Amino acid sequence: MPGNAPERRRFVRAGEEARRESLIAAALDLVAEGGIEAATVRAIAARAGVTPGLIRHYFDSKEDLIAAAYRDHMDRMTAESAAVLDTASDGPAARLACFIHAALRPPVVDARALGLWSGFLHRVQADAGMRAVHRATYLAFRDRLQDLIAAALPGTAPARLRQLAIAANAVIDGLWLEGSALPDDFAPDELPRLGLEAVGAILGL
Amino acid sequence: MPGNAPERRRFVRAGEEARRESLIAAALDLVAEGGIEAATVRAIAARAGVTPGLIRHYFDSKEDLIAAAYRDHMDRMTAESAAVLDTASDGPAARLACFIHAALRPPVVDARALGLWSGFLHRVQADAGMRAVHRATYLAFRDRLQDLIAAALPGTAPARLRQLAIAANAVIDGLWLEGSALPDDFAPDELPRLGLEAVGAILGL
DNA sequence: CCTGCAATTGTGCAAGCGTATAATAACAGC
DNA sequence: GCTGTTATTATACGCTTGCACAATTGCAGG
Repeated sequence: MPGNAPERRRFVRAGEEARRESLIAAALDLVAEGGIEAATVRAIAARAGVTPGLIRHYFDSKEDLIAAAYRDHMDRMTAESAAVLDTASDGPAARLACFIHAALRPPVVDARALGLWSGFLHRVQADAGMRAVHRATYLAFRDRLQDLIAAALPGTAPARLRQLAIAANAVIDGLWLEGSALPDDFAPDELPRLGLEAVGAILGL
Repeated sequence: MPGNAPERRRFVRAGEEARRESLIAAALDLVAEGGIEAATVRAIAARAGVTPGLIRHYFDSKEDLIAAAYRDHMDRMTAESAAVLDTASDGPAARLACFIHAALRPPVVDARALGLWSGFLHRVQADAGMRAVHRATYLAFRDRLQDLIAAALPGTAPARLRQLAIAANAVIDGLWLEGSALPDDFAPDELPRLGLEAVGAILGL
């Protein structure tokens, strides 16, 4: 056998957008599974099927990739909660119920979503840009909820609507937290039912 | 000046218990502030005012210290929520209100508590022992809440009590989450008031 | 006072981290 | 097909990490 050549690794060139997305997806997977500490450049590259150096070709730094991944994730969450309303039924109360039901069911209630949320939390608190993204996403969800409540309870004062939205959002967040952290402690469909009932009681419906 | 001696660092011997506690406190501080990634052996030792080697004298590994710190934190949380009830008033509804109020006020609602919770989350999900501690602490809180609800609503069926406790706990968790993550978006005392009102509505009080 | 124990320090190491940069190979355009 | 561009790989560097271990020193008991 001849003195074998160094045998460089084969690869295919991907479009910029596709590569960026695959790197972001890999980073999100790793953060969800093992926290931010698991998302090293080597691990991200390995999961995306490329070598570590490529990350620096698409992102200025690892921090830049992490921030992009967070933005991508939050955008997806916002879009998802909005999409539910497009397919929803016509009555105000039914739309509200549909919205709540969707928020308390996979893939929203899921260990992966919880892992992402907690994995990013410290960076979000430390980085002003990421904190702004977090705040915007949270308030967008709550405002959507407030609009639905306003439609179901016409004639309610704005200040009161805000309180109701905060409380209803708390029910959803809390059930989301419990269900995602201890998935085996709740029967299937138990969380949506409890959520609908609790929000109904809060709103007096 | 003479050839100065290597000048080894002065120290005082501390009792085993005190040293362990100071190391645990340092680890908790760091996790709360910067996530688990900030709690390195060197950083923990520096904050505790000792050198890194000492950690291995009190703990088998860094992982062992982290687990001990988590257990310590959770024990403290459980004890704190129990302590509120000892000083509480006599009526069942008043005791419940006092319990809820305490859970939605500093130091429970606090960026530090949220930081600790999210910092430990992945380890909790990955390590069976830590997961058991988490589950026990969560269920202890919810059971206490359920007992208070049972006292306020005598004659309620156990299955129904469980549902009410889950919903009430969700309100508390959700408001805790919102208030800790976005402390500037809520007026002082707004969260306790909303929590009391929402739980009251859910229980029909 | 001094002697022994062990709590504490100091040093060093292998592995992994993010990053910089040169070498290479895939693919588009001619 | 050839050629130029650049996406991708490969290698290396300085730094940090958790951990092991020997040296030191505070302190209690005789």
